[in-house]
Parts: sequence; structure tokens; C-alpha cells
Amino acid sequence: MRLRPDFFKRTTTTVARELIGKYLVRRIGRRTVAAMITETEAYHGPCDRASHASRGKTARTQIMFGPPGSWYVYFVYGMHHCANVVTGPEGFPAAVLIRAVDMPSSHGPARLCKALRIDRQLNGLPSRNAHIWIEDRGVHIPRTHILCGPRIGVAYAGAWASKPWRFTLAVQSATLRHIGRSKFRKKRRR
DNA sequence: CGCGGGATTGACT
DNA sequence: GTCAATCCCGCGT
Repeated sequence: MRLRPDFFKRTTTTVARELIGKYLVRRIGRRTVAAMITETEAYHGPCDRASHASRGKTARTQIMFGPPGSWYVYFVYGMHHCANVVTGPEGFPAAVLIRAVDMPSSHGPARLCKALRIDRQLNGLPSRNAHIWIEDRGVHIPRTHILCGPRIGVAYAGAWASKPWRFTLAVQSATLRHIGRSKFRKKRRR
């Protein structure tokens, strides 16, 4: 089922952790492409020096101050896009960057945007819309299979650079499918 | 209005 | 490991 705004309204790090194992779904023409989210980062609040919102509300960052669940897509390095979902209560600037999904050639925030045709046309849209959304498909990731560590590419952010706000799936998707199957078999036998 | 730098990637040494 | 690509943003003037 598609995630509702209430899912995103919670603490950014909680949302970032719980997005691991959810599915990013994108309509491309007549096709619908879905891929499991495997890596995220939390950008939390006006004091987080790694966050775009640390410079206050601007034309670009106003999305982060808006309602939870909105898509925040920005252009960076003159050639790349990055996809985020706004988190926390309205007025509190925060978002989760989707850094990787389980798809060939889509590891990395810019590569997944390229693979799923995500660009600034989607910026500001509500999380659930006709073109892109996030689904819970009932995949349970044990907490021990999610690693956290410092965020990437934010060395300029001083003490905020070392916050363990990056979440990664610790096992390969093939392993995950295997675990899922064995659990399924156990259940069926009982 | 000019300038410095970026929540990245891929190519090359 | 280093570095270029290349546009937009945010800030200082």
C-alpha cells in the first residue's frame, strides 16, 4: 500500500530507517517501475549544517519547510538530480535523501534519479501522485540488517558531518529474498 | 551582478 | 588517488 503523509510526519531518522525495504514506484509512460529502497540519509532541522535548510527558507528550500511527504528534487553539480521526501511536521525543515534502490545501475542518488527519470518536474509534488510514490509491500527488514553511519559528501558540515544519519541495507537483495523464502517455508509447515 | 562551491559520478593517473 | 563536467543557488558587493 502507498505510504501516507503520516508516515513521513515522524522524526526524520525514523523515517529514513523505515524507508529501507519500502518500494519506490515510478510511472514511465505506460510502464510502472518499482525498486526496493536500500540506502537513505536523514537531513534534520534548521540547525543541521549539512542540510540545505540550514541557510533558512529560500526559493529552493521552501519545499523542506512544507507538508511531510512532498517530493524535494534538486539539481546539483551542474548535471545531477537528487530525490528526497520531506519529513516531520509542517514548518520544520527536514527530508530524507534516497541514495540507492535495488536495481541494476542505480546505486547512488544521481544514478537512481537517472534510471527512474526523476527530475525537477516532480519537485514539490505530494508523495502520492500519479507519477511517483512509495509503497509498503510487506517486506520486513530485521533491524540488525540495517547499518547506520555518517552521511556522504558533507565534510563541510562540521560536527554535523559525523552524525550517523545514513542508513544502508546490510545484506544483498538476493540474500534478503532467501531469508524471506525460508521464513515463508517455516510458516507454511506449522 | 559576479563569484564560489555543491547531499555526484565516471574517467583517468 | 585526482579531477573535470557544468548549472544553479546563496551570498557579498
